[in-house]
Amino acid sequence: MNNFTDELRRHNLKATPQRLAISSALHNYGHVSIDTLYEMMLGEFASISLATIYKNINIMLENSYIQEVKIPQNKTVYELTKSSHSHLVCVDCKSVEDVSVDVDEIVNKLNLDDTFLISKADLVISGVCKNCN
Amino acid sequence: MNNFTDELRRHNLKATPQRLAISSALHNYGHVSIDTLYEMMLGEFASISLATIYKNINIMLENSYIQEVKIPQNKTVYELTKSSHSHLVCVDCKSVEDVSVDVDEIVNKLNLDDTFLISKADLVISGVCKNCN
DNA sequence: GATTAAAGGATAAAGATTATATTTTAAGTT
DNA sequence: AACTTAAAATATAATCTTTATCCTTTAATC
Repeated sequence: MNNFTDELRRHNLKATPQRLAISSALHNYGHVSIDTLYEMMLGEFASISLATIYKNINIMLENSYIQEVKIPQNKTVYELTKSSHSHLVCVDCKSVEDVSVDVDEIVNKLNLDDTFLISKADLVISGVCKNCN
Repeated sequence: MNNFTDELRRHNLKATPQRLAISSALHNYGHVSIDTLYEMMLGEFASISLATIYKNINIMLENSYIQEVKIPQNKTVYELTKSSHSHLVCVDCKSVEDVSVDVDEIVNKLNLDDTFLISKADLVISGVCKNCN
């Protein structure tokens, strides 16, 4: 069961119908850009405002309910917050998928001889997915 | 000696004064956003057009003379193309510095049991730099 | 030095994001 | 269950950001 209502409230976000729909869209499609999200939402809320999308994406980011993923040469996509992982991006079809990589292991080696206090590490791997070759 | 003229031509780019200045700016400052680059350039070319900055950044990217670095929560910066490396970004002062990380090592492990053909891997490490803590 | 395709500059156009004002509503309270 | 209120949604304007267009200038070749 996906109780997005509770999950939203846990992040200090009111559970509005629009936010529940955004949650479902991110859950079902994994990684979605602002404009495809807007298109999706228009199906369910014919009169939704694009400003609503932006405002919600921004507050959801602030409250760590979602995460942004910046894609090389392409639009930023958003995903529901989950345990640490990296991303595979197809340069052909632009699809994004999660992949488990032990980034911490590599990053921790650096930390030893460095005064930089690491908080996170974002790894985006580009290439051609199995459907595109 | 920094012969940006030859380096530009090697990438099929005409060596104009504006492009030489962009080259110097990236070389001297390492990582620069569009608008700070524009401000820098205005010092040298009082009447330079912002469109010139954009057009040059785009063609320099296409010809791999420069690389983009997408920063979490912040503006994209650009750097001269050099050997593979990762980036440290300070969430406080926003400074960006290069760091040598053996990303290939980790990424190659994935390649084995995956049909995804990897072409590159971008790693951006966020945290607080030594000047900011 | 002459030729020409490419680049620069000025500005308009298009796209993306944020701000403002008003209406609506989720969530807590009575 | 209706009442209250701060927050959210909507519509739209305003503000960036980026690209396109048109005309002028120039780097590179001969």
